[in-house]
Amino acid sequence: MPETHNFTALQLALLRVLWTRGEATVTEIWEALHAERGLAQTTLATMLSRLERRGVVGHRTQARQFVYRALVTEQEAQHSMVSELTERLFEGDVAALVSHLLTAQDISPGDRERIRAMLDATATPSGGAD
Amino acid sequence: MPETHNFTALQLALLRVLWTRGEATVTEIWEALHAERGLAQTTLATMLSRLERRGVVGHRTQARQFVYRALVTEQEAQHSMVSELTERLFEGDVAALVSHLLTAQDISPGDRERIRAMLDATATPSGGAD
DNA sequence: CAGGTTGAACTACACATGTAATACTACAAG
DNA sequence: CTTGTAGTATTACATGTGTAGTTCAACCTG
Repeated sequence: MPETHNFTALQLALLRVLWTRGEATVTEIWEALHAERGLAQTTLATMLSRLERRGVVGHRTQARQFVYRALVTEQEAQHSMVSELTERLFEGDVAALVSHLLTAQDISPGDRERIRAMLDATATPSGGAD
Repeated sequence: MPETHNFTALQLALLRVLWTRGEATVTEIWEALHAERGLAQTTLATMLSRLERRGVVGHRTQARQFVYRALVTEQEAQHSMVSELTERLFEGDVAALVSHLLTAQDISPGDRERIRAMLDATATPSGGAD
């Protein structure tokens, strides 16, 4: 299992469609994406086969049409990509990443509140399992 | 001005040397990196010229040797890369990213405490200064 | 059965990256 | 002035990505 996926924006766009729908044909993916990205179906098909070669997606054949599905979960992708970034940019210091997020301009007071709530929700359980 | 830098691990390694030292020659960068990465100096020189072509670094010539410096700050790089990732992976939802970080395995109780402290430190000031 | 349609497979190309060898240039030393 | 040396510039190549045209195979329809 590749520990570090490093998906590009396009790849994630494809994957997101698959994550959302579970399965999708090239045409369905194209329908979901061509409005924003204006790509040819062959482009998506190419991307999909490459992702399949890498073991990221798989497909079954249904009436001579490929129905793709993701072989990595969104959580896995998020985890490995966030870890990767933390490693690359902050030398593994997760708190440094959060610090950056908190001091950056692009976080709203609402976000800050949500984060505080999450911190409370996931607080060190005084008798936690795991 | 390129809004979105998307630096690779190697590029960040180079940049980190420049950020740390302010300026550095190819040889100095090589000395700083070859232990962990075992790259040839020409490799680094190539990377540096490419980064220069992209406007990421610049150089002055000193005794026929190039002394490179970064043209983007670490904060800029962090900001654009984190934004990029947030956009790509969490559709811009910063809180979702933090949520992911908090629920992931790779955060220690210490990190959680540090984050809480930062949250307090940067809390919406009820009338406070910036 | 022949042709159209559909959808995958193959081919193609430009650009970025990682990697480095080799070529070139210019200064320093003799 | 010749040559060694240091250091940049040029060239090279594999891989991945974005992008898509073209080809091929098979099914449907008349």
